[in-house]
Amino acid sequence: MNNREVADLFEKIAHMLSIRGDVVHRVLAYQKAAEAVRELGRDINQVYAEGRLTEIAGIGSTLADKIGEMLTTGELEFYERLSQEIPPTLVDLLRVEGMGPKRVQQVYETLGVTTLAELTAVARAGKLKELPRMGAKSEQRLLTAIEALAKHGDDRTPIGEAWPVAQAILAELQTLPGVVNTAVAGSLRRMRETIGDVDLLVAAAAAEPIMAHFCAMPQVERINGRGPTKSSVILHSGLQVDLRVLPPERWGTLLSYFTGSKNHNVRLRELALKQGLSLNEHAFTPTTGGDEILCASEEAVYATLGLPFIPPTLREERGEIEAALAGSLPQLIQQSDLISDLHMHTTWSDGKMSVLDMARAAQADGLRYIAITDHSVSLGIANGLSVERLWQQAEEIAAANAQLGPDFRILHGTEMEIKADGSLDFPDEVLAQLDFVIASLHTSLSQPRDQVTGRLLNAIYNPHVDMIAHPTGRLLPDRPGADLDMDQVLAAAAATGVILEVNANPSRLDLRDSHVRRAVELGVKLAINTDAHHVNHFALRHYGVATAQRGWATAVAIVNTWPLPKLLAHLHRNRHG
DNA sequence: TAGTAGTGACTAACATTTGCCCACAAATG
Repeated sequence: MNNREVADLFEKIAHMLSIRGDVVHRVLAYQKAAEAVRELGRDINQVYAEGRLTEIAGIGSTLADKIGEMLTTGELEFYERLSQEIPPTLVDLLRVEGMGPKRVQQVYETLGVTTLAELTAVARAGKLKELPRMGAKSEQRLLTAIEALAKHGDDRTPIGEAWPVAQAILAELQTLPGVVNTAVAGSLRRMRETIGDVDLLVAAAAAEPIMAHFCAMPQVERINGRGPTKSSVILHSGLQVDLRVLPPERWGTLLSYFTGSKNHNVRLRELALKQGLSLNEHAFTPTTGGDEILCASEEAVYATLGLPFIPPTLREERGEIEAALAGSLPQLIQQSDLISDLHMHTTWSDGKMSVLDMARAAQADGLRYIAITDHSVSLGIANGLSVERLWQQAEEIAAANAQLGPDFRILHGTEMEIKADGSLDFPDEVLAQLDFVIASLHTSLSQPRDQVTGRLLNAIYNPHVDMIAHPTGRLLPDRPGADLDMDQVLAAAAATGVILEVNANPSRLDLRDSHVRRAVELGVKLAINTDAHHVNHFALRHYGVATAQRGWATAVAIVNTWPLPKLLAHLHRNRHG
């Protein structure tokens, strides 16, 4: 079993325990363990083999034993026993909006409902409204929610889809009279790779006219809830958008609360309580009574707790509170630090623009150098370049460099296929003549772990390879990518100086945040590149920056901050050392 | 269940809004 499978099973158990009505701490323990394993950044099998499972925060001896059982037998007796009591299909019912653990337990015990189909049937038959604390309205609401689930599912939305939607709505709200401030909050502000719903905030003295406008927007399909300060709607696309409106003098606590994460908030509120303050989205309030402390900025919220400002991309309760207390928060990489983009395509392969178009757009974007890295011959579907065409392209790039002058430089590179048998698409003598060599997996991603990892390691140890692009080859939200042994890949990259990419395309974000964090710890060099196929794709760079930030990356780790001579020296040293 | 203190017991997560039924469950970060 891999990390995801172990995490999924723990999460399922947590849900089953909550339906059974177990004490909240046991449920939380399984949830926390699921999250820890999912975000580990290391192969759980490897950690188990080293006998170091209990070193993971949230894994004690009991859960370590359960992980060991799963990894060695592929099964878990505890889960099998629990399944006798709580049918695992009941977990599906929790996906229906309005169905929580208590109601799932209720319909199971009184009506024998175990599946979504059965829940639909009893609702349609009018049996739900007969239950205590249910009624005709609740029954109808649940039927609507079941339909919505069937239509749109409840999968998280890739950030690349949600971000533009949020910006458009925000731009509209910003124009309304009385609006002082607006912001995106929630997981979208923390720049998670996928988001559950869009959270928007508005600072205004009067909330009602803003709520009215928000709920009447043409893209709204239905209204989930509408109160004096908070509304929730579902768009035709199925995306849920929540809006919260509060007066401007409470902006800091509001923004802090609504940005989360939930676990980060819990920690902040614990810290507040230790200082005799209760913290909510409105203000700090002394627990002994007394005047509220209002915060108009997030800086003021953290300062009240005696902390430096913690950037939203770090607010995942992954050690950021401890680092803030110790004064050791990382100086996160910023987009303005980047002066290069080392992965892009042109009309020579599957790009949409010429070499010169890409270069001029990059220069206008504030960059000082780029690498043109079209596909290699084996990727026929992308019109990959033969060696002959590669040398023709070299002439065009030389001409473009002459035209652009000394303030900008185009490196001639390639994005070379790592073929299914592990061999590389160009011979060493060709690679030796290129400025920048990327090796990439695009095919046979579903090979067994050893095989696909071996292909990547072979590329890393080739003395002419400078960078591995989008290492796992995943595509959000559906394609998980190669089952790489990331411990080995990161160790090899650290040993050779080969750069690993943080691909900024929101469909990739590969390496992902947790692997970036591990890479940073190991001193691996990273590059944030757009993989642009059109000049418009340069605008996607911020997703890559955010992913690097979520991995606690500083400018030191990111080669795109280096002046060109420093990069060339690094490449040269690796090729000859 | 994890963590801690010390081998079996004790403590440990915050704070709110909304809908709908009539005191509470669900959902939000």
